[in-house]
Amino acid sequence: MFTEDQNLTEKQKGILAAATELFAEKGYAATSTSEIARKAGVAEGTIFRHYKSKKDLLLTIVSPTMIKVIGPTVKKDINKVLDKEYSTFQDFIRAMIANRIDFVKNNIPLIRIVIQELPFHDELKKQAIEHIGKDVFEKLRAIVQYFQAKGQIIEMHPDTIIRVVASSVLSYIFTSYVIFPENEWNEEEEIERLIEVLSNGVAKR
Amino acid sequence: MFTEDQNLTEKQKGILAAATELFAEKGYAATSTSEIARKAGVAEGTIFRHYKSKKDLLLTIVSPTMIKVIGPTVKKDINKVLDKEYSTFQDFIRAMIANRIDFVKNNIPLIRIVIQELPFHDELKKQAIEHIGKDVFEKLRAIVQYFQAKGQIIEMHPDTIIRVVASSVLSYIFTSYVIFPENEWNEEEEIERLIEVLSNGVAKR
Amino acid sequence: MFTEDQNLTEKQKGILAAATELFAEKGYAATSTSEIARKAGVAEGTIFRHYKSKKDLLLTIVSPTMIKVIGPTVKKDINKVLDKEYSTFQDFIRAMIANRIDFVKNNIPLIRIVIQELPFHDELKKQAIEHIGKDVFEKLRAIVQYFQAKGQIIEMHPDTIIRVVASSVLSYIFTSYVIFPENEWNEEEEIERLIEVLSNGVAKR
Amino acid sequence: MFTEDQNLTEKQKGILAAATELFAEKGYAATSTSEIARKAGVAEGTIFRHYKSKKDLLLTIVSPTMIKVIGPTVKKDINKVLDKEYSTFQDFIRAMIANRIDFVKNNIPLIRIVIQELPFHDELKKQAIEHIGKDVFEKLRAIVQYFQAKGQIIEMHPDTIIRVVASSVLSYIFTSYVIFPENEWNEEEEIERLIEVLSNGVAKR
DNA sequence: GATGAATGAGTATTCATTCAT
DNA sequence: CATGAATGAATACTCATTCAT
Repeated sequence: MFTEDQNLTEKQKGILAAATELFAEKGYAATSTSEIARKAGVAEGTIFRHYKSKKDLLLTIVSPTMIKVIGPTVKKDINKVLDKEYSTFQDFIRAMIANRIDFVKNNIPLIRIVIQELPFHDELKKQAIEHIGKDVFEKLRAIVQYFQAKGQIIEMHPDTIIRVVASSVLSYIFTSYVIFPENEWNEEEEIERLIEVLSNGVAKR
Repeated sequence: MFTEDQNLTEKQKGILAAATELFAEKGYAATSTSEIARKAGVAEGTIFRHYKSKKDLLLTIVSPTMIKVIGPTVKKDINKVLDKEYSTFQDFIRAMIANRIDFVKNNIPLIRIVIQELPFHDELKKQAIEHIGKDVFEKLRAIVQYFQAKGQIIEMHPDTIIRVVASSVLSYIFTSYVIFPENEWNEEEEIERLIEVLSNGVAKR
Repeated sequence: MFTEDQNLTEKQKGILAAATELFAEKGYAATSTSEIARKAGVAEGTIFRHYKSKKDLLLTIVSPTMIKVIGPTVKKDINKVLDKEYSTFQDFIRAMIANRIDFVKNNIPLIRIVIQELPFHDELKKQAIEHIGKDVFEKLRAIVQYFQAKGQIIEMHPDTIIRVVASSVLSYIFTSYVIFPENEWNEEEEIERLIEVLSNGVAKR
Repeated sequence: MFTEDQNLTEKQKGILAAATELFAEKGYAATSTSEIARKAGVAEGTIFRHYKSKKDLLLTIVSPTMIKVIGPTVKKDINKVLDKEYSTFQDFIRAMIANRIDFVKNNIPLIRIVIQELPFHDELKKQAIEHIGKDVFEKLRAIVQYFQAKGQIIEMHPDTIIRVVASSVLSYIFTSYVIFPENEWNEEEEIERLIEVLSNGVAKR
């Protein structure tokens, strides 16, 4: 995660890695800076040379996730839709799911931290609402309307459709990868079923 | 919440109420016992006369919720199904949602605490898996199979159906009442739409 | 100093005594709370149970000095003047000096702290100005005018007279008892000489 | 202050200037080396390249003041007296005051530091006693005796006269320029009054 | 049963100082 | 020479917990 970033010293990378792991494992408030220092193999003072407070450290870890990673990938997706790369709504959802699973798999600790700490830090809340709430939601609305226009999905208020589909997909992914990562599901098959249920419902005809 | 319980002194109720509120608001680790004492209007020592540690206090607050409240209501629901009180799967889901919304509305702080602290306390995790994982899941499976036998819902593996429906319903409720409680939705209408999507999917026919 | 105060526990008295001594000896900023605790024979946490911060401890030590001790004694003196207890300006100064020497002798550490810390703490400055600046200065002016009216002292602006006399007296006392307390002066004789110089000057006639 | 000194690099001058200002403003113990570095616009390490410790920096700032400045000017004054440049004791005091005011005005921060830190650093105390105590006091004694021989001032023990006059003059200057520098006094007039009181006392004849 | 003073280990943060670059 | 990253001891302050009253 942080190993790629160029202008960071080895120590800084170690601090970020250690802090990420510990915050995810025990929670922000229950993690002490001395613990982070020990795990990162640096002196406690070194942490504060780079991050002016424990909170600053948290924000440094979390902000890029929300800003750089969530935003752009959703943007890419919508462009692909508009470029007719996905001809059906199902294809779009499938791609979204695959894309999200990839992201989640590679960032489980980070996501855990975000979920845990979001309610307690107003700065994070603000960022989340700004980056996800507005940007992403609007784009998803455009996509839904696009497929409604093509006659592929029902004429329901786009926001309702987004809420149902997104909450299903996200909670599906979270339960699979973040909450019960030890379980072994047959991934592809399960995804297809989820898509089928979302497409055709559970009612028999 | 705790006012009903009989064999609790006024002080104990006050401590539980104060702790619940503070844990929900700031998180378990970030709440100090002195804060709880102040809010409850008791001396610091009084807390430890009743609960041998801060963690004990947390477990006292959270356990009854999971044990007493989640289990029984699901049992009641399944009995109602078997008593043919709900003749369609939609009716069942509708009843479940109403029931859960009621519970959630009345226990937002408690639910917040459970969600926040579950990952960090193995005792809680164990309890959760035991009480919800096994008991509830089995009963839901029975219900799905019942409606499948009646030819109302598709012949998919019951667990998949449960996962999709339950995660949709729960995340729907959580986003509505726990995460964005300030938003004003048209409750009944939204629920009907959710049920419709779950029943018939989003695909146009 | 603090042994008299009734509603203070033994520990509190110990903390105040230790802090007073250390602040006087090494200065406020250079004294650590752990040092105070060690010297007072209490746990470090105990200090903060009684004084919410190190600064609070400083103010607790210093405020009573300025409020309770400086004000009242000057008031007493002026009453004695008005009651004609001192028939000459010299008598008045002599009484003032004796009185101040008594106070200074019994409160050397406290006075040291006040002198040292006054410039760095605005709360102290404010208090000092309020209690000494206004109250005391006004009363001294009244006294000077009283003796001017009696034709005992020259017709110079009272404030100038106060400044010269007071600064002479105070710096005399300070150099004798606070700055060079080890020196042995012939107290009474020296005081008489100071009074003589202030009365008649150093010029030979 | 330090700009004149030749064999000092720009950085060194900056460090001394910054440290002087900060020590005067917040006190030695409450000033951090990082603060000094920031204010001086140098790296933290640079300070320690030139001054082996924070205390060394303090001594570097303070010592020259006492050694170079106090000593020589008093010597000059006494020579002027002996050269009959001042024919009366009043003239001598007037010149002394003017001279001291000049010095004080141009070195307020330095004087503040000396006053504040003197009691806490034995090295400084020693220097002060050596340079002022012995050298200066002796010279002043000679001057007093000179004017006594000329029959201008009373036949009191010279040390008493010095104490009274010096403490009056110094505390007068300090209160005017160091402690309440914001006040606007009518300088010349006030000085004349001080001299008059010192010469003829406050008693009416 | 309730209190709240007392504790001492622990907290985040700052500090003066060192040293490789 | 100058830098600034790194250190680890020290700092003011908080915490959960104990216990005599």
